[in-house]
Amino acid sequence: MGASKSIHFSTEQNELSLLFKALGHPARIAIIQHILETQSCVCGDLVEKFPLTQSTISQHLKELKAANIIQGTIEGNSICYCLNPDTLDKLSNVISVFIEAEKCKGTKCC
Amino acid sequence: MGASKSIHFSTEQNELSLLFKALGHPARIAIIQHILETQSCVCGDLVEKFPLTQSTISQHLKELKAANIIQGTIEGNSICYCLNPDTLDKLSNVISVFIEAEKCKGTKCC
DNA sequence: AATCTTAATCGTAATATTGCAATATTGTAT
DNA sequence: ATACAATATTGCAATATTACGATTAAGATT
Repeated sequence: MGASKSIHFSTEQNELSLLFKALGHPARIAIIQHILETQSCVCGDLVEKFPLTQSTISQHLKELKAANIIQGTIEGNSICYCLNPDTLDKLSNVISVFIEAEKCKGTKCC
Repeated sequence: MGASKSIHFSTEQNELSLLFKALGHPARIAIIQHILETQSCVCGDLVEKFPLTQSTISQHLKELKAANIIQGTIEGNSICYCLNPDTLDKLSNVISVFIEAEKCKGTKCC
């Protein structure tokens, strides 16, 4: 097929997977890291920094935004992007839950 | 195109994105959660639990294993899977670094 | 208004992912 | 050895993603 069968899974599972999926591309990781470094919510100079065209960068930003990983505010005729702390926290919590459950129950095999 | 241009990004960025990518599917999230609940490193009863065929489940397990998220040990003629705590820790650290950097530098816009 | 700058969107080609049925493999049991 | 059980692999078909060039949209500048 090719379509993931999201019908069969819970809203939480689907949302979570979409969040991880948005992080599942090197360019998007690089964009996040760039925002972290140059706190300055950069926007169009990603095009200068990375060997990808403007439309490609724009698409990646769109996906990060759709996943609520970044937020954008209009500044003149450019748009300033920064990270959404809430989503980072959510991500952190999810991983914590995983680790807690793991430590608590331990592994039966391996 | 369709191929992600991994050449242009660092090893860390590529590895990290592969890790997230492996988590970017509801079935794989569900599998992880199932392992967390039933500590019992289940293997073939995922097929009973989820409305996916054996070959599909097997493929998802393969991807999780390739990303070092789960480990498998042979037990008779079935295979017992459990989570790899090291990878969970790695994931946790990555998110922590993100959050630290975010809190430290703050946001310039938004 | 005309133009420039910046970013988003559209169309589309190349490639990847998802899911299944069928088959193969590996270990167990008779 | 034969048959069985559990999982992996292979070979598709359907759909999604990635990347680009070209175009569009919106705001700034002259």
